[in-house]
Amino acid sequence: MTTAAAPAKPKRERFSPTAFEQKWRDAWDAAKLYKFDPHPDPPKPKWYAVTMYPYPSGDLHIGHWYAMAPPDAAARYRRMRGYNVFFPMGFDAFGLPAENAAIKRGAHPYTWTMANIENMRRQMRSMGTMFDWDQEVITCQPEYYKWNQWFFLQFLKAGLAYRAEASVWWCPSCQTVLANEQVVDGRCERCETEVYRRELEQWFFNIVRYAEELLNYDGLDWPERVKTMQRNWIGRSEGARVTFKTEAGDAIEVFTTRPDTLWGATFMVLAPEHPLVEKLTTPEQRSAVSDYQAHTRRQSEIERLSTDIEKEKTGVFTGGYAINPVNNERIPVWIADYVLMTYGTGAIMAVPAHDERDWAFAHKFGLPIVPVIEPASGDLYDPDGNLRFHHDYGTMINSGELTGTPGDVAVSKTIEWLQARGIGTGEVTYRLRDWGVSRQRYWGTPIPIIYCDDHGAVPVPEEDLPVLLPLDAEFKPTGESPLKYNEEFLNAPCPICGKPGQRESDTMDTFVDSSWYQYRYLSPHDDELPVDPDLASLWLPVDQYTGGIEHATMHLMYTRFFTKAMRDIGLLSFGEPFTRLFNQGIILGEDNEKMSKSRGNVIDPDDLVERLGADTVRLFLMFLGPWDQGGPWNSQGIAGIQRFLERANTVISETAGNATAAVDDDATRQLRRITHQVIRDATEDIDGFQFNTMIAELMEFVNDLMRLKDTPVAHTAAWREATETLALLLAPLAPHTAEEFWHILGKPFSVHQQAWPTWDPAIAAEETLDIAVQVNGKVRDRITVAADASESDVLAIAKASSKVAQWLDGKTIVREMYVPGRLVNLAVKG
RNA sequence: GGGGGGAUGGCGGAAUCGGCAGACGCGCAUGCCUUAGGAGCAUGUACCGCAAGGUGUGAGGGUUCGAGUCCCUCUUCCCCCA
Repeated sequence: MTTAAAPAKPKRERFSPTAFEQKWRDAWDAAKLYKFDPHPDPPKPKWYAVTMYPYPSGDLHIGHWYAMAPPDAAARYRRMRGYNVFFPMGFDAFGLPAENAAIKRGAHPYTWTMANIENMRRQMRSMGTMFDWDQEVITCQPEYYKWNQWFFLQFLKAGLAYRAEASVWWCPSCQTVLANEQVVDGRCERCETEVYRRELEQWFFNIVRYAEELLNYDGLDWPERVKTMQRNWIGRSEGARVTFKTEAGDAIEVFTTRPDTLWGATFMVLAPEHPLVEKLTTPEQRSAVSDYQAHTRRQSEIERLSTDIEKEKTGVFTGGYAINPVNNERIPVWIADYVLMTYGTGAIMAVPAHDERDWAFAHKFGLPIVPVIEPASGDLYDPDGNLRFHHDYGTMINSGELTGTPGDVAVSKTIEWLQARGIGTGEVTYRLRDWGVSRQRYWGTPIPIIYCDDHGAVPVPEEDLPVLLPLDAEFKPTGESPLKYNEEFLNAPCPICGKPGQRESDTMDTFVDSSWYQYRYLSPHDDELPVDPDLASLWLPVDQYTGGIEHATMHLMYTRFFTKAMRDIGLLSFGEPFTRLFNQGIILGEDNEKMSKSRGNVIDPDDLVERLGADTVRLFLMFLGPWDQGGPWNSQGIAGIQRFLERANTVISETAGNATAAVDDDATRQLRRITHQVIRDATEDIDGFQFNTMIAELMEFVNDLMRLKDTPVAHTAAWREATETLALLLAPLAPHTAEEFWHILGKPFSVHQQAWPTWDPAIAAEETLDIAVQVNGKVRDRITVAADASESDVLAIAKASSKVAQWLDGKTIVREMYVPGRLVNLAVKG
């Protein structure tokens, strides 16, 4: 090998956290660093942080990382600030996908779910999260769902749970109920049969009882956006309930927010499902009415309520008439799909002159229009003499003895008038409906009810809980619940008389699981109560909750309801689950589109972690932009984070062995200044979840240290302070790398048990200030002044500037402005 | 239709209370180092202009000594509700 060249220079290994991440995770585990300790000695203030638990779909998506890495950083920061932090994790393990997987692949939902959990737990560990897995909650396990059943029984006792009819999507071919999202274009997602609405007996939780209380957000630090969405969802409206009568004397109740327009009610519209429709319909109209009812059954509520201009108003006359109770007018009764049986009373009085939908309806079908409110501004009629539509409040006209009542009291006066005559009464209604918790599904919590021929729906006694979900289920390709055919499960004696009875085969909505999981984390294996009362009084409510905005209404409303219900049955002493709420944005694909398998723009975290390290991925996700905004992934950009960590490593590794001396000169003062400034700014940022700017500040700091590492200042105590500060500030964000740096610096394990650094305002203060000098708002020079320079000093220096002088030449200064520490503006004239 | 949130370089984004627009990062350019570069280091990088200087935060108007920031009108995108 005579031609052998000199040995190639060893390839410079790129710094990567992958080299030591596993080592430090093992060290944390061995030291039980993150073990939940509810009663620390000495005592510390508690901090309970929860981020929404995932559905165990199989793989941790980059979106999960985006949801979990920042709150993990925030929790770690709180820990360093001296709090006893509890930041647990679990799995929302019941739900349809497991059942679908069972039907498609033959895997049992339980094994499928538990295998997925296994994998996702491994992935979450690889993120370097501080979750204590001993506190984990898995909702599909009997020790968890037993308490769903227990709550159900308590709610029954408290009158908060009841059974009633409700309409659901029904697939006649699959013989099963479908969820809204399983209905595609009015057809069954599985067999493409046309589906329709059908009435079914279902269980409900009485959330409407808390409607008023749910509108109160006192003491909660929640995003305005979420509160607004919930207020809209609850939809409180004040008005009057008025009783109309059919010609045959049957009462038709309506609710209106505009009782002042009652005299303008020229017809009525009932929901096609309204019970009085049959009686009202005349023989001539019979076939038209039943055709229309069939047509309506095929529509979703969203379609029915749509007020798109393009959507033609449809409806059919029943042939029947009602009497308007305020003026005894005989008015026709119609049916139309825009009136819903489930909203209000299922019937409306139609006032075409002052309601848009009624106006459109009346025009389409040639029904009379009578104006009864004079608009505050403008005329009732346009120049051509045509009636103008308006829905303003105004003076009542054509309204019998109430004619002339001014707009500001029209509603209240009318309600008084109605009440005095027994026709109607003031009422508050809500759009919010009771929570239907029945699901005709297998993979969920069995509802603890046994039906007995003699005693009806009988609750399972508490001591018999849990009602176990049988695992020997046989899955039908139709998706029909296997519980309906499981004799062993179904057959059960009536708890009252012991005669053969039948179990409820419906299971609970999975939102029941997620309504109280944040409490179960405290005592996941407690078999006395859903949550240990002592731990509850110590640790609740949750201080910080984070998760996606998509749960603004359903999940967050249900868990608020549950908390209030738990309070009212004596389990909790408070009524709101989450003191602070923060919603992260959505991470998009590189093409700026939602990530989805079909688009092929999904980012796989495992692959990235293996190549670049968990800390790199964590930092990059937090660096992308404001956390609440979300945004597109950018594969190229991650190199910036790698370079940053590499530079930080260079700074720390190359100088860790330097001897240190106490020095006080300009260079060390300058270094200490930037050190204390970065502590100040980074602390402010992480407090407000501004991870992106925090990382930018750390980058600047590292860039500064990079320039200084080969200068004498790198051999001072100030340098030591700077490099240790860097490791500490990095600890919440990049836990493994910070631990490695801490180790390189020769400090004892662990960086995560250190106190968050504090800054001294005196050290952070600048000695000199750079002031911009403007003339008429345009910057003409920049000057440097002493930090304590007075306003007159600064103005004098500014005016003395030669660059400024040429802009002042021949002009008169009419005004001088000084913004302390920032700028001078000289307004000139002439 | 109603409610909410946006729009800043080639890109992601900074900018305290109305006070130097573009921090930080990507990308790009030039140079150094290198057998090599999808590595590292240095410098530069809003736009127009050789420069002096001018112009710039979706569009138009207003308030102000001064507006990305406040007010009005509009365009457009996203989300929620209907």
